[in-house]
Amino acid sequence: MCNAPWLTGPQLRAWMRFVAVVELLPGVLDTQLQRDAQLSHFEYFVMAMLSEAPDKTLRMTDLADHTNATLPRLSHVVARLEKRGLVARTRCAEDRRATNATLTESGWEMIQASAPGHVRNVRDNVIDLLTDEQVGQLEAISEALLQKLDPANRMHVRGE
Amino acid sequence: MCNAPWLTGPQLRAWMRFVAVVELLPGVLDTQLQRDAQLSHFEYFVMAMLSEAPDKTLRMTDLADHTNATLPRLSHVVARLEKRGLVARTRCAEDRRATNATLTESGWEMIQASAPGHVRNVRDNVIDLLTDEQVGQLEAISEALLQKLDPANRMHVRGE
DNA sequence: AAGCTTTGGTTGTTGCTTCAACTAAAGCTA
DNA sequence: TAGCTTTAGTTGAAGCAACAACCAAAGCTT
Repeated sequence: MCNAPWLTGPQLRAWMRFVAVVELLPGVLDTQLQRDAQLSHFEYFVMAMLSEAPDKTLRMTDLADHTNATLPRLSHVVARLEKRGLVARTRCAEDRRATNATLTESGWEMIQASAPGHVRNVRDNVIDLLTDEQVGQLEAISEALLQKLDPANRMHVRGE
Repeated sequence: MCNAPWLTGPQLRAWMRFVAVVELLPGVLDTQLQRDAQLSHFEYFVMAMLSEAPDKTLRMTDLADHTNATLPRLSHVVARLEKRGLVARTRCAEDRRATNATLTESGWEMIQASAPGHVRNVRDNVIDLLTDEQVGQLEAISEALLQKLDPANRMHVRGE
């Protein structure tokens, strides 16, 4: 297709398959959550991050980091979740520029209720399709990619 | 490979990292192509599929399969590309319901010109971060996932 | 303390994706 | 050949994301 530095055969095969997976997977995650909880995967992820935070509360900036969202995107999403009563926003006392987002009781129940189905979906479409060895390989590969894609470790994915 | 409701430690670590990669990678691909060619990754992919087809022409339905797009999505995208003179649409003679999309000379030049930068980007952010062994593992893992994500092999990713 | 800069967040506009009609050509059935 | 169904594709409306402009509180600098 060109005279430039292209990929070798094995590299090209790996890339074509991998990029197909990256294209297809978000749809699979979104579809199940939309059907079962009327939540996009991103909304679910936002609420999941809040559910693991102390007091189920995070400042918008921190939450944006955890979810790899821009602040405008997060602001809109949290506004929608707030309208549905799943999250509450409160002005931060120490720094009155800041806003805290808190998972409400209702939001907590929503996450609790939808987690099993989501995990089932992740198993069915990813984890259970791989051997234990491949799961380990996938972790190492993802770890290597994240050092470039997310050098500051914004998504806080190291160490649970 | 058990059937438990939650994920085991290693599975959870692998999933968290992998989902972060899936979230971050599209942005990296889009940003470079947008900057260098005013093309989204999807638009690039559409044109790349056309460039490899006989006569650089594909029916809309086939093109939709190759790119995992819905027909409406593809129709809109091709309309935009046509407006920019990169793709041309013509009625199919044998089946007058059908539309053929053809990569124009200008579109061909655009792909030729942007391919090296795109490949460079893929190398920098994915391939060159992995060992040859990991590239092989990634292919096998992606292949396993695609059998579930794309059972009909719509994205025609087999066999180079 | 006045004035500039930085930080934290929200709002509005534009563009793309999805979903739901809708048109038109084929194909089938009687 | 009339009438129904399926297939191919387009179009329009609605919703979410990216970007830019904006406001307000903090923090510096003098």
